[in-house]
Amino acid sequence: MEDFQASKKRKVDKIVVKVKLEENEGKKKSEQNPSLDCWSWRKYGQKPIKGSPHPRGYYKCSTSKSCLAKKQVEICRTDASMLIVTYTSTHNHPNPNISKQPKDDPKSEVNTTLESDQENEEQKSIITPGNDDFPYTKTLEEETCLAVNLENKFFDEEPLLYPDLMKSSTSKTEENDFYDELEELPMSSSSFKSFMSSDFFEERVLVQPS
DNA sequence: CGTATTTGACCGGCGC
DNA sequence: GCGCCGGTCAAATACG
Repeated sequence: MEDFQASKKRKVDKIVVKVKLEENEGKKKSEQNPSLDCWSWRKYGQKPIKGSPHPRGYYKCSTSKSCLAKKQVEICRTDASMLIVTYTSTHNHPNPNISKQPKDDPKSEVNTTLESDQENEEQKSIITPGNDDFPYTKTLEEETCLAVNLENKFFDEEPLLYPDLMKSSTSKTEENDFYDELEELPMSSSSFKSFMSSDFFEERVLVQPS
């Protein structure tokens, strides 16, 4: 996709995660949906993407109605075992971790900090046991709370995540915004630590110009 | 019966 | 100005 730079969209943080799917670990079947995060996602659309033989799925966070988090899932055009997951916005509520909550918490504040001017893209490769089937149905909460982990690492090592999109001014802003949002997130740092200790590992990979 | 998923149509933006 | 592409919404359907 060439709209990577989010040139048209500003004030929207976009995080691209590449998920390498192990064709089989002997445990996961085609039923598993490599959502890689413990949030519940509700699919609201799917469209075939030009230049890609596979369609792209559009998901919204279903944990909280007020949550603006969205994500797109598509299969790498060149590698069917590679998933491209694009996260947009961040969650404004605690994630249910391993147990998903049917409804949103009444206490989940809608601290929608829409002021974030994040324009960044991040590529990571995560080895995860999964499948290569696209029409993932069902919202599954894998043991891998990747999204959280992602964010965490994101803040920690953000300096190397911005190829050329980071502008002197914007980078500053986004930093603040991110931290701001993070602080508002009710989840404890211990949660992050758990994620960091997870079995899965991730590594950054340069985005292939395709 | 309720909720989530699916599919098609519609809208908006960008490029030519 | 028109056409193409991506993204979202909404109604219907399927499943639990």
